[in-house]
Amino acid sequence: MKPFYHPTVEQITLTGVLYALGDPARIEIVELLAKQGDQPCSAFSCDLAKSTVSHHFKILRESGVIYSRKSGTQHLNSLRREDLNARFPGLLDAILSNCCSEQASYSSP
Amino acid sequence: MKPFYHPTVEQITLTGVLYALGDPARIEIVELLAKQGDQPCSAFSCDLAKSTVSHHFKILRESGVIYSRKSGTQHLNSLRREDLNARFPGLLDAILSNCCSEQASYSSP
DNA sequence: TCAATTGTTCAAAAATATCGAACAATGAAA
DNA sequence: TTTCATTGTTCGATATTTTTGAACAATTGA
Repeated sequence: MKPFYHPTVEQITLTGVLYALGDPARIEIVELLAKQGDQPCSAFSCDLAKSTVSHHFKILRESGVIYSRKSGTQHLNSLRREDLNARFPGLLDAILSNCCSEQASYSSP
Repeated sequence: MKPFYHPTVEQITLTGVLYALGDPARIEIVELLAKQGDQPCSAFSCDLAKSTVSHHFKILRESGVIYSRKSGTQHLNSLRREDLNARFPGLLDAILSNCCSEQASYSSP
């Protein structure tokens, strides 16, 4: 398997991040990581095909929103909080604090 | 011509807004309106077909980001600042203050 | 009335997303 | 070691969106 591509902080673009988060499945994934910490893809349950879910993780990864690393048979994904805060101060918090299911329960790290 | 559809504040969704802004042309349109105030579609110059630009304005309109009204032969578009602030507090500012060409020059109304 | 301007609508082409099936990598069990 | 199960990626086909040029509608001014 090809190694994962992860953009550097400088390579992260605003439209790339907004595009990545502008999808219901993907923002749910990000909510999950924000609330529960690092998670394998399988922790995200929905009614999409697993190839589609894999694709969504790829979009998030390649836009710089998440970092994926291998861990045994699974891949652990983490939200790139610090990198996103460094690149776009305040953006992630503004989004997470307005997330559908996050209104009350979200708090910074 | 069919009258424009504009969602109410309650109908505006987070993914809808993020999706709308997750496109280089569309976020530029929003930057333009943020900086220059109400503008007709023709004020946005780029190398896209005019039918495509019209489509981008429609996406922005139907996601609740802009409001369009007829004014003679043209359509004037305004950023729905107050509505967006009411629905998703802090979101628009966080995005505009991180806009590519907005880093230094953006400021709230 | 005629022409010019602005932007929308339509249908076709191009690009992207979704899916199921096959594959690769790892770890556990036999 | 040889299976087997688990996790997620990759591939090719189908479905959905985007983009485009051409035609149209609405308005204004000559």
